[in-house]
Amino acid sequence: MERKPPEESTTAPEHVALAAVLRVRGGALEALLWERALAPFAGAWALPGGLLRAGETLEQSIQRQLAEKVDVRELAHVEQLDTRSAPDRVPGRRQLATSYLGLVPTDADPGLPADTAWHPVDRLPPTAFDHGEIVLAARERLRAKLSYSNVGFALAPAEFTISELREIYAAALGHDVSATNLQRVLLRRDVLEPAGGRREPGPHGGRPAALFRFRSRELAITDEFAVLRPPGR
Amino acid sequence: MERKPPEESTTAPEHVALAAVLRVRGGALEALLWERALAPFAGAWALPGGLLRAGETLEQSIQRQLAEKVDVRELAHVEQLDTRSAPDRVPGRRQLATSYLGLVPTDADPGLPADTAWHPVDRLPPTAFDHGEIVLAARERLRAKLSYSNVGFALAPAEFTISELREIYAAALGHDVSATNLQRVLLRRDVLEPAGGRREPGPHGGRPAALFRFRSRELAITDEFAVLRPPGR
DNA sequence: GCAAAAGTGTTGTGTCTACACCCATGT
DNA sequence: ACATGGGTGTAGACACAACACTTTTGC
Repeated sequence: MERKPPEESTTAPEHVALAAVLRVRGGALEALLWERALAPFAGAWALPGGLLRAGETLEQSIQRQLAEKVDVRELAHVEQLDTRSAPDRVPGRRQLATSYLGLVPTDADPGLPADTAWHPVDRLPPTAFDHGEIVLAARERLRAKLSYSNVGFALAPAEFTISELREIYAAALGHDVSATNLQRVLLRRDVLEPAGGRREPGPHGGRPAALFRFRSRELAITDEFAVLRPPGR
Repeated sequence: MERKPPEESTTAPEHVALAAVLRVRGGALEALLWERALAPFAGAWALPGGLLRAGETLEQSIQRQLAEKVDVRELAHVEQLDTRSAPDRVPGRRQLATSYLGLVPTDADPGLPADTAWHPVDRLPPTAFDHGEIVLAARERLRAKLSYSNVGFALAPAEFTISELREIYAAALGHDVSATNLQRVLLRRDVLEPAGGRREPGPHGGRPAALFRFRSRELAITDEFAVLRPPGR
């Protein structure tokens, strides 16, 4: 019945690296997916990724595989999520998957292969394997980190107005965000700095907006868990 | 030169599950380690764990392997940390490792095999492979979660006084903790509830302490990241 | 009464939300 | 002048740390 001989109890499993690559576009958080042509799950949408090779780390592997889909220079941040190991997660094979979260800034627009497209995370098409769950886990990780770190840098362009940043945060968090408070929180934490320039008003006037940039483009925790912290300053 | 034929680029790697099992004892945070008898790293201390079997998940695997070291019923909480994949992390083999954090309450005292012992995380003996790093990563995860979740339940006995809980938190966090504020934070968040009983004073008197318990023994996030939360309550 | 240990009252500080108000531009 | 959009001022809510003080016990 089986296409392969029964596995021994210590047979090494296949291992793939997968990435949920997210960006904000048109007020929505989107994930990069490709449409499977072959069974299983033909016609369903899957995460980019593939088998780990002998000499590489998982991190290198996912970077290599993503290079086939997007210009990797566009990837502003990549971090590991988790490793899934349910024996039946891939029909007919024993395959572990380590998932990654990848983030692309709004101003990058990489050309994509024909079978690959961005899909709003709110309305995912039918997904292959456990890839839908992974996308949702990636969104949760992103939402949490937006609150206590500077990850926003990985979604935003190099320079932006507070309004533009507000839209990015609102799309990623899934709820409205006040520009007033966003500005104050990020400035108080020294996450943003003025970039010096200004954006010209639109056709209906309005005060020109100041441009800001993220002070660092490396992930940093900006809101140490304040509770039960060491005594005396 | 090599003992094995050169690996093909898609050879499946071995995969092990490892656990950093932590507890608080004698005012210190300790990790469970076993002493290796054989090369490589003979005499060095390693984390419990071992190869993933065909039909099991990583979660089941680590539970099975830990059962050989401790009574698994003592394990109050287990969660995945990360997966390490450096090609040279195990000399002579290609081996990935998914690490877990395990927590044992202070009142459990499982019998241990002869080669296995608890070691203070502050003064680890020489460790094998990347296991030292994993123990430190487990400590960081624990410290963060103590601030924003109810994980304390997994380190504390079923019932305890606030002083006893204070010692546990202080040992795990690595700094002094005020009993006054600990009580208020955990009661305000509805993490603790009075257990009804009292502890009799010691030989030198003192007011008897009330006993408390954790309201739940399942992990729960108690301090949602408050910043940038949805508007209007 | 006195020491020891537990627990409460209270004050101050910092961070956040909400909202009123002021500013700079186009028509 | 007025509409449009950007930005600041300010007040209130809340959570926390620190510390003084009260309570309950043994001796």
